[in-house]
Amino acid sequence: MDGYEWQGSLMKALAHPARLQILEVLRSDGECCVCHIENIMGQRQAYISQQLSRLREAGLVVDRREGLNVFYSLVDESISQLLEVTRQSATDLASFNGVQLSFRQLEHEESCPCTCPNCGVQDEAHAGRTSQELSQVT
Amino acid sequence: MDGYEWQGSLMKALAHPARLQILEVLRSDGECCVCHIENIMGQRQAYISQQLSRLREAGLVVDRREGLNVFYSLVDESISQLLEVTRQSATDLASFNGVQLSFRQLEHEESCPCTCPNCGVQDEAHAGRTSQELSQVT
DNA sequence: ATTATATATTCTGAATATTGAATAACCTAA
DNA sequence: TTAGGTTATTCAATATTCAGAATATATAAT
Repeated sequence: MDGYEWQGSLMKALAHPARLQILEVLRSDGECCVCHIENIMGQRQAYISQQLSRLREAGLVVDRREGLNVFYSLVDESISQLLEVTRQSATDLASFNGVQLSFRQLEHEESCPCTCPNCGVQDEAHAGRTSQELSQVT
Repeated sequence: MDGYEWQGSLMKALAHPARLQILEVLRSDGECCVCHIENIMGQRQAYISQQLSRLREAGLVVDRREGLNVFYSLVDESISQLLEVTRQSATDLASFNGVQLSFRQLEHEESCPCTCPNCGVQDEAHAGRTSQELSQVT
């Protein structure tokens, strides 16, 4: 199968700021439910779900249902590297053009009514992943 | 300026098989003229020029005129790494789905009538870049 | 059953991307 | 100047993507 076609499809899946930000949330917070992403990004539920659908079809994320919640995570650690390298390239190219980029890390809103294990602790400083999950990344 | 927007634009510039292949030609053969790319890829001149225009606007390539010919090259070595990593990710994801990708390396046709220094030696086995240019890559 | 919560899908018009065809612009030589 | 070779742009038809609105689905509790 044509590699350039496939590679292009992968790039297309990444070619949207909302999808990049979702992937970044999954990368930094680890597996999380839709309402968590929705809350962090401050976007409508249907919108997030649409973008997650694109990422799922592209094979970049996997989902797992647990009761009412559906948890998403990166399909593979290599996606993290892909995100890092592309972000670095974007930063370099922007800097070359005299532009400085800011990748704002949005915080979890206190008002999230979701009861999933990830969002349930949202009153704490940062309800990220466990240290075990963190060690897998590094 | 929003980093995710910028990163998305970069991905969008890469989200096309013809553009990826052009970049690959520039990466492996170094600086080359439009007719060289046109010849290798077997596409119409206007089509190549359009795609080059997109890459130029995205800041991925630079052009330099020399007489009748315009020579294009990657703006920076970091683009090479970007191509490598994204290709590897595409290969991994495809393999994960039981698909094997082939990135065919098209050869320069003998019939190129162009007289630019790069294409002028097209009757030889491979009229790539000089060893000096090659060492800069590694 | 009904209700509530979390998530997914479908439909739509607007915006943007793709690509062939035609043509314009640029440079050199005579 | 004209002619010829190389590259760029414009136009138009088609296809795709974007993002809001509405609705559908899945699960749990009552």
